[in-house]
Amino acid sequence: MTDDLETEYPQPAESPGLMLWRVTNTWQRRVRAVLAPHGITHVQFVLLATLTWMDRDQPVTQRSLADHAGIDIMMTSQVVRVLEAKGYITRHAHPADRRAIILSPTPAGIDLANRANVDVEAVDRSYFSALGSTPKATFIHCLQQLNDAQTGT
Amino acid sequence: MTDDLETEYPQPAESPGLMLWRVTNTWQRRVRAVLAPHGITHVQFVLLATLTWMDRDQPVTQRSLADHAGIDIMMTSQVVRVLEAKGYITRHAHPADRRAIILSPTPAGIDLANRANVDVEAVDRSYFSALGSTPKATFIHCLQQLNDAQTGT
DNA sequence: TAAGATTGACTGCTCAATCTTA
DNA sequence: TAAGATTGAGCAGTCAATCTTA
Repeated sequence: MTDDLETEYPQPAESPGLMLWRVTNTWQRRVRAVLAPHGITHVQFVLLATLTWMDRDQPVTQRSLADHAGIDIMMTSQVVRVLEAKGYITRHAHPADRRAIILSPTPAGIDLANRANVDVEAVDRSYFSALGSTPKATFIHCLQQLNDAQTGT
Repeated sequence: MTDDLETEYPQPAESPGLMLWRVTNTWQRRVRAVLAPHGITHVQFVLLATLTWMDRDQPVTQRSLADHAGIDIMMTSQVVRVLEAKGYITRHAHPADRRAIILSPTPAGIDLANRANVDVEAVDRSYFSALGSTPKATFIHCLQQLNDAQTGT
């Protein structure tokens, strides 16, 4: 029939999905680079920072941390034990639910989360400054709409 | 010092990097799901579709395919041989440069690229329709600015 | 020296399946 | 039955190192 690709996009750069994927990959590389000196990976940072940020007056289970961080429960299970082994998180039995595990950041974990967060937020400012004249708020609004549509909000 | 996270974002959803990462992950899940019946992964599809789309009057080396697809050269090296094993691509010696390898899609590869592309473009239309009143062009423009800033354009 | 390509190792993300307890 | 957690397997993405040829 054809020996070419029949597409609605004259150029790949006009495909929103493809561009989204490329941009995320370059952003991830930047984040990974600034986290490396701290000795943690991106997912480890997100979970540790989210746990530190969350209100811990109520017990935080792995399930609730996973939901807040937007990371799936299997990944959370694995990474949380890595963070425990590194001394940044403690895992204790839930007093009322014997299936559940309560998570708390250690003082070292809270300290690391804050030090690493300074560098990550600096990367974000630098990376997204390329938006130039387009208000950053417009871009974030787009992302929030797309995210909400998936999470059923 | 503190037992909380000191951040410039009152809510995680206001962090552009975090939202970018979440949105890409959900988009990737959707794409993976529609490609599964075709028996190929996302990266395999991107490389096969890019090769099919590229002008092949000039010999296409792995390096040039990797550059056009925005995929790193090691990943390209691995996946291209998978595509060859599946019968979607042929690899031949470059006539003038004995280091290089010339890639061509087979008729089966061209056919698969076109069939799969229909489904992937349908996912994109569906997924990004959530942008609602915000023009999709605005979102793509943001992504292009971010991408160009990284590639030195 | 540089460029095209490859290998091995490690983390990330997902899926299917399982185990235990509510 | 459902919910919290875990394990194992497979593909994705990156890095360091290597090999061959320009």
